[in-house]
Amino acid sequence: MKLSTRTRYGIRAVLELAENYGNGPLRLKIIAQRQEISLKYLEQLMTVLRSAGFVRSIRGSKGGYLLAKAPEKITISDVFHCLEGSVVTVECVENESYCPRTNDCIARQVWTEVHKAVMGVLQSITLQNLVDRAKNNKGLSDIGFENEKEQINLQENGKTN
Amino acid sequence: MKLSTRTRYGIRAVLELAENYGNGPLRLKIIAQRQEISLKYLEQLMTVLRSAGFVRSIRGSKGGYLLAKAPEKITISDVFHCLEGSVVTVECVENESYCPRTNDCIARQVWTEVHKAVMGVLQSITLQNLVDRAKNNKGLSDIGFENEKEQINLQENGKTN
DNA sequence: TTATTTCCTACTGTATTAGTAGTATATTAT
DNA sequence: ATAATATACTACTAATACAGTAGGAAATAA
Repeated sequence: MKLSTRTRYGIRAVLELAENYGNGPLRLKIIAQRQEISLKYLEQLMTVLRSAGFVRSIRGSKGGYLLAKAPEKITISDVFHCLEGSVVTVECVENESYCPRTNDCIARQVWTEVHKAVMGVLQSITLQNLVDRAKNNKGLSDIGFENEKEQINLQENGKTN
Repeated sequence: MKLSTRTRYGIRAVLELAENYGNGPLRLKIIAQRQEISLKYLEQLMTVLRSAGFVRSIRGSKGGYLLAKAPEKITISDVFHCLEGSVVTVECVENESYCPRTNDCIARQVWTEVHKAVMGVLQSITLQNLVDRAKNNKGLSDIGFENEKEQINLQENGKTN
């Protein structure tokens, strides 16, 4: 059950934009270099995010990309759905008519729970949350993850929109 | 992020064995019919589960497959790992040396949390748990999913383009 | 011996992924 | 006006994984 590079790259790119929020457009070339992503590939991903309304672009010299909303208004779930399509590990979880035995299928219950668990995590984290974590990490150097759990718990309310 | 049919079929097959636990071997032909899975394909999946020690087989006439352990000793996580390879949504979650920026990468923290959440669900459910649920469901006929649906609806805010 | 069932190996069409490539269009600076 | 820069759009492609199919060998029971 691997995640596509689309989603991984996309989230890293959007995170760059979040860190740059308020400072005007950021060129994809810079993001591509910093994140070691193919520029041309990145362009394609950004197009998707743009038509979904999460980022906007400015063309031409001195152009680039910006977040279209404040970083606290965009969850990882938003970006994920946009690029990965769906968390749906199994079709029947969201589409009940997909399989005739939906009601009896105990396996489906498992996938439903997995689905909920993943959604719970993705929806609880905003871009702003991650930017904040990044700042804290820098402060702590690479001592690491000590207060990770506390931070996560604080974010349990997330889900603005 | 879709689940392969390998894992889905495998779990359904193993669930059949769990329901049949204590009653001798069950033929793949029966499982294939009941679960609408290609027999030949199912054979391959069972081979994997067999060499991992979760099921054992009896060849020849009156042969078939049995669980190699009690259903309460096998978790969904066990079967999942055996067939899907890994929950690892992203390589760097389990393999720290995969990427040089592991320590600084905030995106990685997200995938780590997703990973933990999924593992938590999969590890908490045994085959016996599911057999028990199936019995309860039969008692309730198909009344039983009321709460389930409500919970799913709460999560439908999708922005899926 | 015959019917049944698992075991083993190899092959294959389809779809997706992760890009690459080229060109067009918009914007800024000179 | 022109050059430089950056996004926008379209098309193509190599590699891989997925989801089977196919055929026969070996074991077992009746």
